[in-house]
Amino acid sequence: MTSLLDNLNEPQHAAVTLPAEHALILAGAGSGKTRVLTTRIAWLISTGQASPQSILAVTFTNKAAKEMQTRLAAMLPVNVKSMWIGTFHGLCNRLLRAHYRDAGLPQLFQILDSADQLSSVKRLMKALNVDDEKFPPREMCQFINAQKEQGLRASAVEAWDSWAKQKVEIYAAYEAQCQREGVVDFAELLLRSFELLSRNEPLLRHYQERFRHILVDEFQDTNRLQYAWLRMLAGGPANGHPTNPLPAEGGDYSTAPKGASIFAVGDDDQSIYAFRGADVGNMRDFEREFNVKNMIRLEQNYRSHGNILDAANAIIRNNPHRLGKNLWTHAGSGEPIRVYEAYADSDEARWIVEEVKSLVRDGHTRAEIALLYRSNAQSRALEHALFNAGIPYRVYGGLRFFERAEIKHALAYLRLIANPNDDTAFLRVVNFPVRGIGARSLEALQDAAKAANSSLHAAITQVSGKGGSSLTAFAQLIHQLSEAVHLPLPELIDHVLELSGLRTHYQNEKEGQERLSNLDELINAAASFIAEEGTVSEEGELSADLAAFLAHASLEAGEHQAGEGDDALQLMTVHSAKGLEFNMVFISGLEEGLFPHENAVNDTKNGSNGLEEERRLMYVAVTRARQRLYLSIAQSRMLHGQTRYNLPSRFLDEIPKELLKWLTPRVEKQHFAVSPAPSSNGLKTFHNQSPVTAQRPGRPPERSGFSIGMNVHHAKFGPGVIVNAEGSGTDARVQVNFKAAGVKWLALAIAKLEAV
DNA sequence: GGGTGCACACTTTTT
DNA sequence: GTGTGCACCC
Repeated sequence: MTSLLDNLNEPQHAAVTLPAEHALILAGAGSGKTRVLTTRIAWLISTGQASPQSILAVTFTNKAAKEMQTRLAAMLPVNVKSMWIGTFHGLCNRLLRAHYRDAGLPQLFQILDSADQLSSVKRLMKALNVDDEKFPPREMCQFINAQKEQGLRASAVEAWDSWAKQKVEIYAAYEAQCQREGVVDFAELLLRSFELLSRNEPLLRHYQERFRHILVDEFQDTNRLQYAWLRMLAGGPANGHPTNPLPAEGGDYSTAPKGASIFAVGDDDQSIYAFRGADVGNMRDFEREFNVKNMIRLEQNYRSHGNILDAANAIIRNNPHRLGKNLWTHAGSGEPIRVYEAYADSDEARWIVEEVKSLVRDGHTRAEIALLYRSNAQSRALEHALFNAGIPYRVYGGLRFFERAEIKHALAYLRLIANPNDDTAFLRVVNFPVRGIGARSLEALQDAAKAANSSLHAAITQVSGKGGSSLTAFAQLIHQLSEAVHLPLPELIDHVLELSGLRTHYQNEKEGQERLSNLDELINAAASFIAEEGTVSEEGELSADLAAFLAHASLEAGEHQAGEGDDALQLMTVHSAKGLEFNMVFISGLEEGLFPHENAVNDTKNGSNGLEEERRLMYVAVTRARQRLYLSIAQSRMLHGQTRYNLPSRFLDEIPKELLKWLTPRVEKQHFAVSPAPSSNGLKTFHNQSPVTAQRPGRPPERSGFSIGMNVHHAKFGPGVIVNAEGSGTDARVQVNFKAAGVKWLALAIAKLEAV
């Protein structure tokens, strides 16, 4: 079995063969993290130290879980399915399905995705007559999720003012509504299974005795609840640490069997999800609370050339409070990093197109070229240029298969078969396709349901009066569909599409062709789902396949659109690029305000520093490249319908000059300090503004002799640089970054500005 | 009930 | 600049 360990480098080997104790593996970008994780599992099993049943491996994405399973299947002659490998949500779902009664859920409970949750909250707020100006439903969802991720039920949330009190009331009502409808949202999956185990000593003990090895991928992305969940399963240190916001009702685990060992793999430098609750602090807490003795750094990088790594290391070095890591490679330094400064976003896009064309001419495949940007809005200009040039491209991040309207409609019918009390599903299709059930009938129905404290479906019998007949017909439709539940799933779906009138509806719609083919694809998806992981559905048993498929649809939204097989240029945000790698990488829009994003620079919520997270994001972006990295800047950019003028990103300054090769002329200007950047060590650090490029004839926006990037002098404010401008003639205003006085907008007609 | 038109906002995203 | 949500009208 030594072959398993062949070709591992020294730290990798050390990590894989650690004794069964808690361990924290700091795995840098491209350092073979997944390999270590899977080899560790294979090693534990093949050396007889662990049985497949004793393994619990947790990831964040389905993709990562699947990859782990595939690799393990290739390494081990055991049935991979007997191991618990999955996402936090997937594993919690599994747990709750197995113990639905103890968890207080109906057997066929449904899972609300974010969109479902939002519409559920909206509906609730309408029913409660809450002012949605004062309490935007989106923010309410965030509030609810944040509470759940802190382990707090509505009854446990402390509220001091009336505003907070009302939010808690809405949260409580939402909890009640979900319970009545038999649905759970994503955060609920976690919290519910946490509570299930923490309140059920024998059950907890059962799982603690079973799972002896817990392996966690992307540990830096865990939130507090996920950490508490892991800690409980591992029989870790008792709850109630002063810094731990989770309720102590999880109890004392000191009586638990000698705990499982947690093998956590993560990279604090790649923590880019604090905004959605991830807490890098979990890494330090884990180290301290579990008294972790084994901490191993994987720093040898197998992905990128040296210059790229040097740039990444130099950038991330500016972040204080790191656990510390420095990537290196045997691969040689490779090419310099190319930098291009364009006048405008359209020029930037045009340059990228030309560069891509020449790369393709040189034999590079488009699929190996990635075009990264900080925010989705930037893709438009790029797509426009690519489209005009006829270059095939694929944009990540659009609607995914199970999120499409027609698919959600079909799924809503299926959900009603599984659980007619699912009001979200009910409302989605009660009048789709149109069957004459208007707002008035629904209002009456909702009143009746409220009065009877029942679901909408159950209330139909109450409103047999006017409008009632169409409702009764709908109830009959649901009933009729339910009778077909014994059919094999693909046939059942086909039946639903027919009887519901969905298929006819889209056949009659002029743009309905694609939707129709998506609905057919849904049948295919169900068929392959059953083939892959279908339950041994016993005749008559209420549709285990159906429930499993619906959970699958909620938990795994499916592929992003666009042709998988084609050789297309890859366009995506830096966030979606995490975990991927490409031979050629363009990072576009490297401008102050965009990257780092202006909203993030001063953001210090979630206990994290926004600028540092932006810098980690830049680090992630840079480390995606294997051979060649391009950085580009646009001096002016169309954003929110307005032209904005930005300075080059400070991240450019953080890359050593000798690693950069400027493709556009560049004139060194005097360096000067701008507004102090907040720094968590309490010291004020001054950011040396990057030199602005030479003015090229004719192009940069001129305003009465002033232009972006120009050094100016003001009688009162002293020296500064023009960073932004708008208007013209007598309305012309410029934004100046003054050395001493900070950033100010000045009207050219009034202010006495002198060019320096 | 569905189509049109106007305000509005707008960082990142997986489950 | 573009998508979304809501009011209004036929």
